[in-house]
Amino acid sequence: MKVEEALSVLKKEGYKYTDKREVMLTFFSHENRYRTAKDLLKHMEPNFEGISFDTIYRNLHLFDQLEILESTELNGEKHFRMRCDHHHHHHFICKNCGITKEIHQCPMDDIQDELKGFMIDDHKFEIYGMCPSCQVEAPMY
Amino acid sequence: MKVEEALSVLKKEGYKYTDKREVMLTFFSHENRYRTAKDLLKHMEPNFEGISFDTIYRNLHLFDQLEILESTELNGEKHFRMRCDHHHHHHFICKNCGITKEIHQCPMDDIQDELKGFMIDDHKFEIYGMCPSCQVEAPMY
DNA sequence: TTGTAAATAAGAACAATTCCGTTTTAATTG
DNA sequence: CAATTAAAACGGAATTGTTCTTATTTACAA
Repeated sequence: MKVEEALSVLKKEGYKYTDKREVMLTFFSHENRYRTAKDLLKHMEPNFEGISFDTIYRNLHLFDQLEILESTELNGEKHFRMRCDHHHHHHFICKNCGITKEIHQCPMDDIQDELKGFMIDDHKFEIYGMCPSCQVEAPMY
Repeated sequence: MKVEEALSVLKKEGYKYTDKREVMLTFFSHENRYRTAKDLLKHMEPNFEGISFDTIYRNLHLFDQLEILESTELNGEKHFRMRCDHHHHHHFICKNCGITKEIHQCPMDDIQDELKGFMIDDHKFEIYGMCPSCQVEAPMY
């Protein structure tokens, strides 16, 4: 998803434009990987001295809820990335840098009768490891 | 995994037998679902007044590391359950009570070429929702 | 231009988890 | 059986990630 598109989602839903929001969205749009609230804070601080945790978290959750970002939990810390807007898929995630690679295959396709009577409202399929370039830079972690 | 089996793993690995450890393991062996550190603490307190967080967490991690328990992260809180010792599988997890149902199908089986060059060391496939009995007791959550 | 709902700051509060110095205890050894 | 010792547990403080609260500021519609 592009920044302009995200901004128009905000506008359409009645949320206000702020320069902080634009910078946040730009940050994510430039990265093809999962980043934490702390990463975002570090990126914001030079430009917005004294920006509060609250602003960071409130907006991350807003973006997540508006499906501008997608999120996952890794080592007890929430990670966010710009939502991929093409069809449903999953991710390989590099434990080192957070970069992702799409997996165009969903295990739910093959699950029908196994869960009769169970109400399904979500699922998670993620593969963890190290991407090629991190294997070079940091052979062990 | 049974309690006796878990205790023998401990012994084999050179860890000591303590009554607290036995009670912890018995707790998990009686439950077919994911429980939190807090759940375990609540269960321990009546019998072991003043038991410390440290004891709970240290042992949970020890058991996890010895593959006596398996763990997953749900809403920012680690959850543990006795490890299923038959062949590799995944779980449906009830968001309400933590009960699990095995899914005997692993999406990794169909992934070969997609991740050439990526080092894979883990994966997670979980389905979330509500089990039949929770649907009756608590139609909405 | 002004009113108001939304956004933010600043820091307190919170919840889950880990750390640390000390004491106790299970299992080993003399 | 006593002495030893390494592991385990205690008790509470510290840390980390996140949320809440109150007051203040700001975007933007009327």
